[in-house]
Amino acid sequence: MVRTTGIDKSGLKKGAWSEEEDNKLRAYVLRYGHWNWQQLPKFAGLSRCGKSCRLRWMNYLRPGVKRGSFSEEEEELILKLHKELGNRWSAITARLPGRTDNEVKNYWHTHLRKRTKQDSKPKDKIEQTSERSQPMESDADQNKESSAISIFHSTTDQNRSGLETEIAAVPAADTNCELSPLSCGSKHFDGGDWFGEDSNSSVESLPESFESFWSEPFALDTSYSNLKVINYDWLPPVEEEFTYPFSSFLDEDMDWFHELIQ
DNA sequence: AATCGTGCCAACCGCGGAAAC
DNA sequence: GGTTTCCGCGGTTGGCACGAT
Repeated sequence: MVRTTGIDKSGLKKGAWSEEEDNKLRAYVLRYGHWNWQQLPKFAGLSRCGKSCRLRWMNYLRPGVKRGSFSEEEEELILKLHKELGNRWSAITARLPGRTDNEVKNYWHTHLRKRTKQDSKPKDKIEQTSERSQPMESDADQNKESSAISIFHSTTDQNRSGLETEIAAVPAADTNCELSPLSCGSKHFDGGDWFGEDSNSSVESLPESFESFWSEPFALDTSYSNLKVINYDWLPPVEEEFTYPFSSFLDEDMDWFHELIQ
């Protein structure tokens, strides 16, 4: 089920994600958002390509992702929408709060496609096979349900419950914003004010200045307010190799700019 | 107990579109 | 207006789990 981890030509890891990597990515995106998926892994201390990080976040780590088996209502909706929209999984997923396109796509191919074929069979044949088409009641599925529910398995129960409460407040239709603090309205932000801040800020020094960190450059992003913002107490300890995106940016690539503002 | 076949799903890959330059 | 960069989408694959033989 899980691909074995390997290293590609460019030295980037491939395959299954470890819990440590999950924690790093989750903590990073919850703190800084995904301002640039290509660059993000570098700043988050991950040896992954941006695409892989994005996929992992979208399909697994993103707050509000619903895991576990599909309800009958969801199944019916998928069938109905697939009839209307075809293989436009993202469009279908937009109508299924908490589900990911990958999950819906997989579910279609493994469960529902058979059903559509059965539906096109003569009625007596459908009845003959209908007993087997109630997969969700099996022990295996019930186990999956219970084991897969926890998307924050690495957190403490106390903190997890706090975050889950917050997640419950997320509007279901808010799929475009990907529930990330910085994703909406931040894509083309003007980072000007950022450079006025302490350009050598490290993550370790963030908590004190965190309020202004959020409120200034991304003030336009109101879409996230419904989440009551993240409970930062919950966040895993910040890894040392985390870097503050734009301070590192300044340090490594913007020497000229550094000189300019001094 | 060993082997084989199938189901399932996380992750990868390639492409197209949008935005930035 | 052309080129580059980035993102998102949909198709496909890899490999584990599990049942059948």
